[in-house]
Amino acid sequence: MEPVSATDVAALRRFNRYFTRRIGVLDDHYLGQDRPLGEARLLFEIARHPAGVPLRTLRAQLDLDAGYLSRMTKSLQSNGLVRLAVHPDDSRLRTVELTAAGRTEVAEQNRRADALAAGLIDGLTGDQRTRLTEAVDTAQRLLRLAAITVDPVDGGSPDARACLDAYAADIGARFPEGFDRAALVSPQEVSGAAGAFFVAYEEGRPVGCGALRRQPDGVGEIRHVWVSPDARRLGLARRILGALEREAAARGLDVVRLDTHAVLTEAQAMYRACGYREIPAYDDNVYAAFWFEKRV
Amino acid sequence: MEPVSATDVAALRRFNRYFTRRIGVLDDHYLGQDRPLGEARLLFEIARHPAGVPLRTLRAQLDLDAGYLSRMTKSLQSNGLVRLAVHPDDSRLRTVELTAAGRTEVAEQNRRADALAAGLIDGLTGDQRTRLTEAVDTAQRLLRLAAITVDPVDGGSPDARACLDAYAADIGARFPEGFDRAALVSPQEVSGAAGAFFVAYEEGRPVGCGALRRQPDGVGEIRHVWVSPDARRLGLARRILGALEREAAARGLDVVRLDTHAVLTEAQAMYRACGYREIPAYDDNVYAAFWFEKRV
DNA sequence: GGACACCTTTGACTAAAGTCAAAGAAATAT
DNA sequence: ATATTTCTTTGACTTTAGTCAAAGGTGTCC
Repeated sequence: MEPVSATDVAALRRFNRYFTRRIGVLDDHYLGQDRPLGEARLLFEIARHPAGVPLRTLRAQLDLDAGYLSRMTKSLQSNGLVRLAVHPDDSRLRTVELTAAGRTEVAEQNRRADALAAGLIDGLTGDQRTRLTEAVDTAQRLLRLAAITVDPVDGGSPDARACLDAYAADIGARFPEGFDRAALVSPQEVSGAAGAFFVAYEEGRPVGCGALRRQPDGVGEIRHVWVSPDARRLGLARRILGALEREAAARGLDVVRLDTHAVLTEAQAMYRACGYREIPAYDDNVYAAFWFEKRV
Repeated sequence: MEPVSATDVAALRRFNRYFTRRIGVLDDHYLGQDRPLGEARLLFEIARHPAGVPLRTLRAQLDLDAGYLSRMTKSLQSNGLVRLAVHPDDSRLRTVELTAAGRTEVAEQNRRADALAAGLIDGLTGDQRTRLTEAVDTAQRLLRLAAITVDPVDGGSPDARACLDAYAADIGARFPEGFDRAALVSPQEVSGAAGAFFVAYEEGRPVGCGALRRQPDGVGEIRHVWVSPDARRLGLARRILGALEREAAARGLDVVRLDTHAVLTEAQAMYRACGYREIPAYDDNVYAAFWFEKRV
């Protein structure tokens, strides 16, 4: 990994100072209105879970002390904004959800936040606003990508299985012929000397995966490169691919191959852009329409 | 002004949430270390003024209560980080400056903040970091521009005079032949029916100006369009120009003219891009090399 | 020279934010 | 069935943040 240049660090810090001063502060202080900031934040977090959320989840998400959370919740409850209930599956847990009054208050706060954000940019022309939106979207995508790690995990681990389940459901919906889970790699094929399995994590949550499998002829096969829908367009597939290629090289596999389905046109374009060459069919995978190869 | 689209508002709020959670919070909480956040912020603000700064300036900049500020300053002083002194010109004022220990602590905090920022982006490739830097710079420029207002002021007001002083010094340094302040418009020429003067304000500070003067032949002349060096590349000159053109139109001046110096090539390009046509000399201004006109 | 305004300090508060530990109820492990 | 763990509540704090008003020293204006 290249060292980070001082210019980039300075730009990020400069932006951070400006942005938090201009916007972050506003957001926080105006919004709570007569409610303490902590309670306002808690209320917002509760609102993100429409069906009711256990206190322990809130505690983890907001990183709060149990006693502190308990008191703030009670305060919201006594204001009639939230309702507490015992968790149906585990009576140790309490779940909390918004009342109608709570929903009204959150909606009102959202309205105010929208007005605040609109006020921040209403001096710009439509074109300038579009450029601002593009710039913040780009920045957010890159910051998210930077926060994602791609780690080797056991092919049988729950995270790996969860990714493959999501992958199977995803392509099953996209392939006209559906998808049979029997075509997935088995945990043994991607463990130990036989291969490797990588999972991409964003803030602890698996958001993508990729498998490498050693083939009998001493070539590495890349399979199941997948990115969760909410982590797409970040450049994550390339990162996963890069990790798999480095792993192959480290195992002395000089060449990697993969196949892809006819409908996955973006994937095909990505493989080409990453230096893969189309080759003749090397297997009889019923889902494959294109076969690629790269020397790593 | 066009209404702000919900898409743009949503993008800004989405970014704000993500950014403050990922970065703002980090910055604040990690950085202060064992020092309360308020004191850490105060220390940073003091560090921005190397020669010592009056308390009243800090109070204005950080929007603090006088008593609160006094106590925090005393706390920093008792920790040996700052030194208090009576202001040389006004004994009512106290100035505060960092001690060597204070400078060490600020440097250490800066080092930590740099490391934090570097850690946030070290997973990106050099190209991705460059794109991130460009995106945050663009966002910051547009947010600054959005926060700037262009207001009509009296041509003789202190802000107008300050802008013209800065303008004269600026072009005096750029014109090979220097600049004689006698060529500036007089306050009467840009007041009342005779003309108008606009000042651009960023957070209360004048950062640009422009004058409109009615000429004997019923044409408006635009003069002294200037933007402070630290507010350039935001698109502010165009905004000032637009304000002057609208003012001219409102006064029934259908045509505006201006002249410009040979060395101000960016200005010439801007006038052309804003719809100005080059015309023959309409005056004998010794500093002018090009003359432009636009129907408004 | 006197009235008035300005700036800082100090005392006396309040509210919010956050911490820690004990206790009680419920689930899980052995 | 018992011990252990998990989760929430409650009590008893501390620290930080912030406000208000009185008081005292200095400048400024007339």
